[in-house]
Amino acid sequence: MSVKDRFGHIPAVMVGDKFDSYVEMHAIGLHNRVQGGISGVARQGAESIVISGGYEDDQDFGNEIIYTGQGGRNEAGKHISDQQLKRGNQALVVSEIEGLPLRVIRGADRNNKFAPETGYRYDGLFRVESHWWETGKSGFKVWRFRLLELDGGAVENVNSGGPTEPTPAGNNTMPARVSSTVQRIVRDTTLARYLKYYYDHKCQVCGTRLESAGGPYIEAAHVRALGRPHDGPDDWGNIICLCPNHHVMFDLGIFSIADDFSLIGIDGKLNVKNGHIIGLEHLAYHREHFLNPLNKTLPES
Amino acid sequence: MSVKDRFGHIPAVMVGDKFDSYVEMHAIGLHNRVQGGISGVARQGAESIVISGGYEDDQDFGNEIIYTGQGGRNEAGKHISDQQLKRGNQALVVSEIEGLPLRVIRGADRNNKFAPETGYRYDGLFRVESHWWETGKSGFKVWRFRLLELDGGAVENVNSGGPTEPTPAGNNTMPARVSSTVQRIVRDTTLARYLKYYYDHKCQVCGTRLESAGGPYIEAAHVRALGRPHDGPDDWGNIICLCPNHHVMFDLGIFSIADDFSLIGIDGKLNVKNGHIIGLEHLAYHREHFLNPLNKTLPES
DNA sequence: ACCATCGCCGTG
DNA sequence: CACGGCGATGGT
Repeated sequence: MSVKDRFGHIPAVMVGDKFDSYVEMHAIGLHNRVQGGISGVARQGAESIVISGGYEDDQDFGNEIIYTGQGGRNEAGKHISDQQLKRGNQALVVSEIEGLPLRVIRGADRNNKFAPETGYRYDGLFRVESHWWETGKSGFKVWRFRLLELDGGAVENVNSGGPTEPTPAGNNTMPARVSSTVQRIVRDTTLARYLKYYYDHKCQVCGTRLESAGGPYIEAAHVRALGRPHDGPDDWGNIICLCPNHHVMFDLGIFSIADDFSLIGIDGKLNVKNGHIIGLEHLAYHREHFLNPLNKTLPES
Repeated sequence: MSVKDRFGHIPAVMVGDKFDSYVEMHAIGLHNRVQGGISGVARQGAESIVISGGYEDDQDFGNEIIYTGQGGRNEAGKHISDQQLKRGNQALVVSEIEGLPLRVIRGADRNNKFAPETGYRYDGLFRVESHWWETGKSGFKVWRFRLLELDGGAVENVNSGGPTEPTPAGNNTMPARVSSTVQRIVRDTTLARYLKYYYDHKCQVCGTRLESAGGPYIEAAHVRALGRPHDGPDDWGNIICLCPNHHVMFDLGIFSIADDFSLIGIDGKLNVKNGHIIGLEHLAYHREHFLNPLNKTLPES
């Protein structure tokens, strides 16, 4: 992927920067549309949106936004048909599935206390947490997206209902609940994204490819984990493509991989394509530190 | 589960509270050991640890701790055998798998700048992010655990190597990298934990049970999502037990569930045990809002 | 009933 | 301050 990445921050544009018009944002590369709220490519993901009060159903909570998809309206802005899961809507689903960062730009809107008074303002990166559809008052279907702000831990404070439970201990025994029992926070690199396409979004262990309406889902896994103390590199030779089940199994050491790519712990062999050179030293590291040792004590039940 | 929960904050104990001795922490229920760094039950999870410099291999970075397991040492504290994955060590693995919060207490240690000068201090809740084993200088095996602080978004700032990349945009196109391509942040409720045991850690769709050395892995999924705008309840009738693959598929609307528990979108039927009363209104909500509609546009490849 | 434990308080 | 013995508690 020598193509430069459309996703994430734009050089020289700071969070909070203001703009007068769409064309200005288009010229600088912040929002690649002269008209239209969603900028993106259907099967590759969305890179930016503008929220400017065009849809009454939108809800803005600052670090959390409920955003409405595009389409299904006539020139007068009236809903006359179901919104389809294509173009910008599908792009947002792909962004959710691939974990891509989404630039959010707020336009002036008197009814939104988070909007600027005039013009447009770049408000930083969000992620698409989920999508669903609703049948509006018009009787037609609309797509909706829940966006959560990245960075600064704002995501942690997005709770259902009332104000966030205070951090200090005192009353209850569990930490404040978040919106889901399991949160998959995917922060994708360009590299990981390319790997997924390279393997056609199929698990290198079992070939599974999870097909959603928005596109296929698969996960990129580091062989030698990034960060302390493993300090694995974030490069081509250190990532493999796994379905969620095998990703969990790999991280928990239920199986590992031999130098000839046969699997240890479970039957099978890792499917490795020609151009994908996996670092054998990383495989060795995983075997030496993560594979369940023979002296393990198995739980009784 | 009428048993009171050992996990999470302790009533009346605030983060930062100080104590003079183990017996004091034991009396108040903060750390259920008179001697011993890890408090927990092997197959049920660990609820608290004390880090006080007893192990030289421990590394403390404030919101990130590399903690060493127990065992394999003689009375003089010398390593004389491999550490086994049982007792406290297995309890920490279960806490990782189940996503349980871990109370962290720091004891005085001149070599640790995050430790209190004297006595012990309750430093709040962490999660067990991963575990692995190393062969120490003694030639014997030790278990290690990576702990990340919960709350306040401190976790977001834990990067490998140098200082955290500044939040404002400017140079690169991707958000700051975190330690893993996929982060599973599991915040478990007592309810969800009980459900997992109720179904013997088996997926209600495919019966899969992922067996790690520390114990089985499964995920609890909300049928109607918590939080805005769905506002599903966090109760027994709104959670089901799914393997990671089917959890992703359910959240993405690849399949849904009919009132007779037959699956829509894929073949099969949800296995529902007698005592588990699932709210049919929640199933209906999922079908009405998340199941991929028929007018979906499938990706070409 | 046994056993293991990142403590604790004496001595030197 | 290092070392050794004492010691209770809860998991196994």
